[in-house]
Amino acid sequence: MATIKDVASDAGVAVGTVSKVLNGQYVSAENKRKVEESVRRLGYQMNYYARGLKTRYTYTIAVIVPDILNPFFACLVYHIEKELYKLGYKMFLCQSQMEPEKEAYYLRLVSQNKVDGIMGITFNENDAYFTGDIPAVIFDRHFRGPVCCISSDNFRGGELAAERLLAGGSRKLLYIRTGSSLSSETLKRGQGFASKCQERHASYEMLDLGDDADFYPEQGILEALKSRMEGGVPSFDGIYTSTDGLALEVIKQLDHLQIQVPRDVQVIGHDGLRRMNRGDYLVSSIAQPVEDMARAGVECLLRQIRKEETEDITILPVTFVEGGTTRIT
Amino acid sequence: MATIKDVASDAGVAVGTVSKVLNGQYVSAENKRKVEESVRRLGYQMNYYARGLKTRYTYTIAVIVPDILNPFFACLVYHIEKELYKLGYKMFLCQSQMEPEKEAYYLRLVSQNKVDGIMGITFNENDAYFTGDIPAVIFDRHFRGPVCCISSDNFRGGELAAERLLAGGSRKLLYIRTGSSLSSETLKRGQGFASKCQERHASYEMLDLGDDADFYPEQGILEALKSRMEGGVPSFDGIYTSTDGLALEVIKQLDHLQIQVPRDVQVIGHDGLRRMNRGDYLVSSIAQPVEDMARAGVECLLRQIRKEETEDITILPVTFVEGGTTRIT
DNA sequence: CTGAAAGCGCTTACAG
DNA sequence: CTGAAAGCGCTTACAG
Repeated sequence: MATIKDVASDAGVAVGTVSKVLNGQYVSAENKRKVEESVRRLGYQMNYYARGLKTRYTYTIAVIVPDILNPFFACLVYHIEKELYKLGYKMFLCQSQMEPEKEAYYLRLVSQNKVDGIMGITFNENDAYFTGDIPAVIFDRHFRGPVCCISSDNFRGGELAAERLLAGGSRKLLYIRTGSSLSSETLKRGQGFASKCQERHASYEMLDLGDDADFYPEQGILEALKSRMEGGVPSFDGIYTSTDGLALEVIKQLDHLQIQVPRDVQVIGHDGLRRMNRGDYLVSSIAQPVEDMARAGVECLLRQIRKEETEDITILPVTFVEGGTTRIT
Repeated sequence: MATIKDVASDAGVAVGTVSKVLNGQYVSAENKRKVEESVRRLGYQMNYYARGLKTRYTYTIAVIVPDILNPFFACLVYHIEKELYKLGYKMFLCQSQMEPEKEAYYLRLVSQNKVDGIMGITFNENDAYFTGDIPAVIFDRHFRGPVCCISSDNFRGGELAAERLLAGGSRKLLYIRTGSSLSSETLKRGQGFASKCQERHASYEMLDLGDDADFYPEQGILEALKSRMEGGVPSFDGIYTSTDGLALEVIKQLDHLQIQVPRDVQVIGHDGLRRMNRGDYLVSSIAQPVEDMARAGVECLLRQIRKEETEDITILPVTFVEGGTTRIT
């Protein structure tokens, strides 16, 4: 690989001069031409790490998610990478697996001048790493600290789901959630749902299956549904779940119980997943604007890196999408 | 952040001495103790990029796939990251989007001393970048060059699919594929299928929907199926597809055509996808040992980085998995 | 405007 | 065994 030195001697100028044209600073037209010529001839490529030693910028971002087997996280990472690429940044992918040590390990990267910033979805109590002097963006979780948060309108999503279930004729609503209770932003889905049900004087129940149900959901879901049935007839006729993945599991169990969707029970999930991110929605759902969230997150992070002002929290709108598990009205 | 200099002065030794204990070289027990003490007290963390300037190793690997919206690619990347993390490597995630320029951009990274090696799935004719002096591992595609290839036994997979369809009672078999014809390893799926059909003297047809069908498959698939029906009765009763994604699309169209799976037509896909990588298989399928492939790929890459000998090509075994779209025998 | 030099955080011969 | 020094590829005051 050619270095800046090779370019300098090839062009017959000092390395400082080469550095200047590389960084778009002013040099005489004559020298600029010579340097550019040499760069081309030698196929010179800047070593950003060497530069980073002085400038403290590596043009590298760490993205942390629990894992990319979850289609929603995969979709988020997909869009973040696209956005980052456009802006000349490279992306470290870090899967925390929900393990605090692995999360901490990756969070530490940033303090070693290895990345310019960090963004993603964290679930553990690593707040200590977010000291405010490190550019960071967190999705769906609001820190008390100075970390930017990007989220979609979860409360409104819950409201929308209730509205749709009611519009489709459901009268006995059920909300089911799983997972960590730490991610406070997503808790608002249930809150919005309950709020709308109260406003409409609709009968509803809130069901929290907890963390374990994320990994072995069949059991818990089946029992929960069964215990709400009498003589083959369910005590609910409309279900909203905290994620599409959970909605799919619920539908599978309803199927086992010979309950037809959407005829007997309507189901609405949350996230708006589609296979390969195109074509039909997997279930009727409250869709998050993932691409916009990714873009907003990247923009917010870059503003922090450039030491510009940023919003503390950004909330993007959600929409209802039809996926065949609700009655069309 | 503390630097090696800070540690040296804190411990009262020369920076070279600190470097030695950091790299496990021999120093007096006394100095070793002092340095380790200072490292702990100052919370020193090595800057690997600075080290890389001298050593040429960054402990960073670039992984290239078309995108991670494809669940198979996501699963591969998932396991690669886990493996790399264990070994102290960080992973750049590069989504080529099948665009030659983006692929080339990322391939160039390696030649800039930014990564120690590169692995993944490439589809474009960027062979020129694989010159043999760059550690590289490619999945599912055999280069004429000196690049390592990791693959599962695609030919055997095709055979297995044919065997299973026949065992389940199908007599008129159909193979459907889509996508680029460049990935020579996956072409073997059809070859194995055809070979087994011939061996068993079974009637079969090979159908190639080409590249476009990857993006808007509904049309092409529906027409292809329709043209093979007469009076509502299909001319086939067993289908093997080149991927699970395609199998799902085919099943959707069969559904539209009122053809029941697996009663009327059995369907077997390829890859062995499961939602979130656990639970039931999405369709009956030929499962690739993704985790083993990831592990083998990482090991092969690290051997290259350490300049050890490696196999040119590694082929791992596949298995048939039941996913509800074949008749149980 | 441009060149020579110091320095970013590390490693590695080279003396001692 | 250990310290002083040079150098990895770059940037950035500082003279000129």
